[in-house]
Amino acid sequence: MSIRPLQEPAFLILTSLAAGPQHGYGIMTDVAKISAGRVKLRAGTLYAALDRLTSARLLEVDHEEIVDTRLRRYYRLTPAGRARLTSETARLRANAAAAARRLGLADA
Amino acid sequence: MSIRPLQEPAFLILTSLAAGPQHGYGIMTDVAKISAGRVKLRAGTLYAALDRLTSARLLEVDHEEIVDTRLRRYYRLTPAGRARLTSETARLRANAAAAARRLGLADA
DNA sequence: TTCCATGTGCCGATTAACGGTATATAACTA
DNA sequence: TAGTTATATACCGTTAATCGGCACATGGAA
Repeated sequence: MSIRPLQEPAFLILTSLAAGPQHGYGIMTDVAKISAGRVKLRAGTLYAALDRLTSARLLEVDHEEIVDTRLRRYYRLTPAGRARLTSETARLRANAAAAARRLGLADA
Repeated sequence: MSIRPLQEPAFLILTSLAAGPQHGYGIMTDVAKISAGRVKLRAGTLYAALDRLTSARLLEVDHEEIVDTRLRRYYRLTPAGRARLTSETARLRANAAAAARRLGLADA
């Protein structure tokens, strides 16, 4: 359980859940929306990431419901997950600012 | 040659080279500095990444020199490398902004 | 004299995402 | 009616990239 930087899919999953509990498929569509269609999570990526993030105590199962015989498992951020997303956001900002400065981009 | 998102080490290597040509060890110390000591590149990570980024035409060898019998191989960003760093920076900013908005952080 | 800085390079292990497939039902479309 | 899309979770083999350590070599500092 090292404190490695989150990859983009995991980061966006946490970001999606920062707005409130959501189930797997809902996260999938939400991530596509908040990334303007750039990131489309594959089923393998999504559910594997949910398992890993849950093991790491960044997420936990909120509740489960059955809609039309189909299971919906809702996840929510734990306090640690929220803290982690906050620090990861700071990391992205710092890296983007460092690159912007050296590239001579606006608001470096 | 997919267009996957850059990992943090690769991103910071390009960032380091955005300031001008630099050799491996110089990049290593530079990255530690611009990340405020948070990222310390291992030799394995650094030279493997330089090889990959060179194969991907994001970097190229600027020149080589011998200092005290010791080789220094300088790399520089290609135009494609600079373009890539620019788009990666935009990606980081967009992701950070999306998370900041949902976390209720300042300047979301 | 031993450690640290400088410098490049190789290699096995680990991790996480990719990409596809499986399973199932309902709704929409050609 | 047949095929595709949307909803929903799960498994699995492959690939990519970093981690972590070791090797080799020199020069200077503690």
